[in-house]
Amino acid sequence: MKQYDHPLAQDMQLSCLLYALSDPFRLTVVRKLAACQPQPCAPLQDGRPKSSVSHHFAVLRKAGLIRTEVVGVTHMNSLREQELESRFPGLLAAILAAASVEDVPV
Amino acid sequence: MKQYDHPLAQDMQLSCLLYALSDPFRLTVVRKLAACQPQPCAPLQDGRPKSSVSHHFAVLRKAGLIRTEVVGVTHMNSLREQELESRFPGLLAAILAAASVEDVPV
DNA sequence: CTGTTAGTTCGATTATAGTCGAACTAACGG
DNA sequence: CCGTTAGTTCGACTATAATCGAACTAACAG
Repeated sequence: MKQYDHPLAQDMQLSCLLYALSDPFRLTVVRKLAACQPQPCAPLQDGRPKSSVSHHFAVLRKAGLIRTEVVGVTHMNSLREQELESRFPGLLAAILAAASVEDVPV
Repeated sequence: MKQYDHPLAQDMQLSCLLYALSDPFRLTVVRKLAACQPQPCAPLQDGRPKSSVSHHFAVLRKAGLIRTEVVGVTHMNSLREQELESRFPGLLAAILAAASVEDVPV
């Protein structure tokens, strides 16, 4: 059973987090996960080809934003909220709040 | 006297802000401005050619992070803290706090 | 074993960004 | 007017990232 690399909280880099979240599609994924987790990739695809979605999930994983666990056939994704909070207190909450301030609904 | 375009607070986009701040050089500029403003570009150059620095300042300006005012020969830059706060409350503070948590000093 | 599902990996293409030197410009001092 | 300073703009090059189809893989159902 294949598993994924997830950086340690202490190795998360602010620039990588901000970069990962600066893409509207990836930010939307994070918002949806914040609202409902864990979730597999499929319902978050939003009409894109699987290879593109997989790429975006990999960026989120490498930044440390999400954790992906293989559960049977699906790969369940969840936000690493506590670890993010321990590394950068208040950051994720502030960004999610900013995202909900923007006109676009989740 | 040449002036610059600065987006209105209501037109600032989260993805542009995060993108602008995801570059370590630009984040450093913002941190230095937060510590001491207004400042001209020159002391923030950090050994780069002027054209590169000018490019990074333009990115920060277009995102809405900084305001540049022409004052005589120099261009004075300041953080648009209040406008950012009105658009995305707590966001800039959280990112600056996260930056100071990272090992690198200003 | 076969088929299916969910997602990854590969490879090619395209688009976007960063970098830098060189030429330019606006404001000032003398 | 001339030189200097501070920063922009231009254009070329390079590097990084997004996109997508196609082939692949792991886990499960039957």
